[in-house]
Amino acid sequence: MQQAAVERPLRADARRNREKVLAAARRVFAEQGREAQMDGVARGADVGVGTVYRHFPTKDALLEALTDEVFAEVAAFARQSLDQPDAWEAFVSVLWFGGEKTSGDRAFAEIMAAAGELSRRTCPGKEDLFVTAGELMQRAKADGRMREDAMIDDIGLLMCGIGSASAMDHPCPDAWRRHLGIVLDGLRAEAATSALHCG
Amino acid sequence: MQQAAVERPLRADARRNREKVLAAARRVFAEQGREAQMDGVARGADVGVGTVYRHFPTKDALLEALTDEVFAEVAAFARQSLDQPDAWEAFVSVLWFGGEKTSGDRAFAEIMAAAGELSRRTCPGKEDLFVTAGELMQRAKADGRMREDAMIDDIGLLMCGIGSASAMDHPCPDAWRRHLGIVLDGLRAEAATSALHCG
Amino acid sequence: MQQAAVERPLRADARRNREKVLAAARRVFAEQGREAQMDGVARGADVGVGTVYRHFPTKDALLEALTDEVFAEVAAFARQSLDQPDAWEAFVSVLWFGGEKTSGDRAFAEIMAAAGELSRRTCPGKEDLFVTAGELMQRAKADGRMREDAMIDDIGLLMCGIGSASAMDHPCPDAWRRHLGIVLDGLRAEAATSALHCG
Amino acid sequence: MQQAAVERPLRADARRNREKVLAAARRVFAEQGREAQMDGVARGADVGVGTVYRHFPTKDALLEALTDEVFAEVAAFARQSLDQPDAWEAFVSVLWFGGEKTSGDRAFAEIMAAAGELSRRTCPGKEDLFVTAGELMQRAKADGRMREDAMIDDIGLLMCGIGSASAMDHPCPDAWRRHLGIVLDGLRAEAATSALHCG
DNA sequence: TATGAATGAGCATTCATTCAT
DNA sequence: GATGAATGAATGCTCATTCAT
Repeated sequence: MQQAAVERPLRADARRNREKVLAAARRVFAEQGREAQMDGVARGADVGVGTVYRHFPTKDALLEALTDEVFAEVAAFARQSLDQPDAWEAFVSVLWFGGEKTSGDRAFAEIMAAAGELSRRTCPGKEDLFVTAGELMQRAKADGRMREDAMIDDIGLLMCGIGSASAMDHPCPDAWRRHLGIVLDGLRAEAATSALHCG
Repeated sequence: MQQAAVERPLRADARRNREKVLAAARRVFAEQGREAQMDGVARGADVGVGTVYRHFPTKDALLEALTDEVFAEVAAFARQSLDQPDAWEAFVSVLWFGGEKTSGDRAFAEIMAAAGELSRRTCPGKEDLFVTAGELMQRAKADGRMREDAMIDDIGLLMCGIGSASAMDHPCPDAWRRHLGIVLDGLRAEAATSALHCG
Repeated sequence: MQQAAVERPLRADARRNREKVLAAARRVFAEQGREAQMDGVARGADVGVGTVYRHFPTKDALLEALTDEVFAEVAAFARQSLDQPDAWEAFVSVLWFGGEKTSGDRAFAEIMAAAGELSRRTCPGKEDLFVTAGELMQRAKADGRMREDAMIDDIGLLMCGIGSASAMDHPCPDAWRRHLGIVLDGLRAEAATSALHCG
Repeated sequence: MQQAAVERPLRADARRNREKVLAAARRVFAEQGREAQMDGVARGADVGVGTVYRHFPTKDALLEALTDEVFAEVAAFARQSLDQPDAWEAFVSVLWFGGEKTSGDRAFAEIMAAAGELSRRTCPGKEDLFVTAGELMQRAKADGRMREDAMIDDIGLLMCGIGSASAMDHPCPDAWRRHLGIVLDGLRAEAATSALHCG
């Protein structure tokens, strides 16, 4: 905390710019996917490319930051949900929250779908979410609300569908809500008709 | 007629080449995703790039052909399944078949996840699958086995998760089977806890 | 040789282009130094950049090829000089030949002066020259014409001066000839006033 | 007068900073050559880039200052050597001194080798050295110790070899001493076998 | 005056597509 | 028809220099 206080002084405007860049990047990558160009991000942030690179040394680093941020946000939500008495409902609300955050984000969907490069180790937000949501899952299972054979890692596959929803030509707006509804129903304890295997 | 006569011998060659190209493209794009290069496909087919372009005017066209082929294959399977008396089981087997075909195909996953460019109109295989699988769904609903609010379009979102599974660092091999298991359970009539809305 | 014959057919024009690129590169880099741009080389060769890159995967590779070529040319000259009865005169003529080839070549001078990256191992032409010119030096020493303590490696330092001559504001045109004259006199057996040490 | 009074205290700081920058620049450019970056110099001087630019308006200006400094130092040494009775030995000692100063300095070598931009007019240190060393040469020639056809401008070519020595893969450490030894022997009156021409 | 964040022209390199052989 | 060399627009990234704080 002291450290942070010492670091801050020189960044009054820099921090503002960093935020501008992040915001623009979020927007641009969400719209155009990972193929969006750094110049476009800079333009969107009303900033020179150099500034983008000052804050994020690499396009990949920027994408990573963006992704991590999303995970972190959801993780924070999940952490708060730990207080709720009904673990299953808490878990459900976390997924809905995550859906709101990620639906319509092309880059996020693409990263989820094809990268796999962001393991829990490199992505603190993901690690955090996995730990916290994992805890909720344990409790929900203990309460007999969630199927025993579900794993935290399964959630990623499902979130992938959410992110892609907007890109697919589904007749319903917010199709991701339908997808999530189906999966949540499939995760209930009563829904399990046969065991999920591993390997 | 003369033309036809002249064409036929060449077609023998050409058709063989077209197959070589398609096979190589399938392999290369499945491994490396949409970013794989046309030169790589050519090399994989042991053919010049020009030949690739003779058969597919564009990288996108090739990708589309590849995708359509997958859909067509699954559609063909689905069509045969129409004979089965148990529509729900038929539907389920179609999805498992589709999973086998698409899991581990990076390009397919990426296309599913982010493109949306391939609507039912441009992609006959997809149209075919939608019609046929849609029919199975109707019957399964009529039999009281599938939830009434499910739509054929929902299936795409779910296939997306299947394609991505291999790229994500899930601890289980063939994680897609777990994903599909959950979704199928969520699609059962008994699983529905609340209605899926459209818009 | 057979191999070469098999390789050739497809390159009729390609070889011509490769030569055009090399020639342009020689010209452009000689004039502007290593900082000259690949686009400039392409323009100079009246060719697209892609063509330059088809023949030389990297700017460094191109520069290396250029450098090696110079060494190879001088080495070839040296090899012919092996026949001459007077080894000292042969050696002297090799250096004059090398001077003609390298004086005024900015890039070559810069590479000689600052790189050191091109060791004898990576640069066959250099290796060749070192071996052949080394042989001439041995003989010249045996004939009592060259100082005993000279080494083949010393020659590089001297060629560096030659390359730079044109860039320095020396009042005499072809100042490199003066430089070479001095050094050659310093290499004669009679000139040695004190031993050159190594380490 | 007020101004002067105000300036002096600031100059103390400024002068110190200027020295820090120069020292860092010397170090950084010597190690990395002209390609070293201004940011690197600033970091090395523990100073902001802006400060570097306050003292040197341009990278080239800084490089020039650095180069001039070297020349000035050698010139100062040369000036002291004017007192020595043996002009040839004095000249020789100046070159050895110059060698010590410049060997291993990548940037200096590169500047000598390829720039030519620093003529005697723009670079007072060089002018000074040329005048003083020129005087020594005159005397040495008069004493019959140095070849009559040598010119002060020839010395630059030779110093170039010295600077490059460290970058070239010569088996001997301090190879520049060998180079200088050879050239000095070549500059002696007795060594001249044929006249050096000018133009 | 010092600082270091911002700028953006500049450059090496890639790759889908075309076309002469 | 097949080939693969040629093309050149596009893109990520660097770094000298400027300027608000």
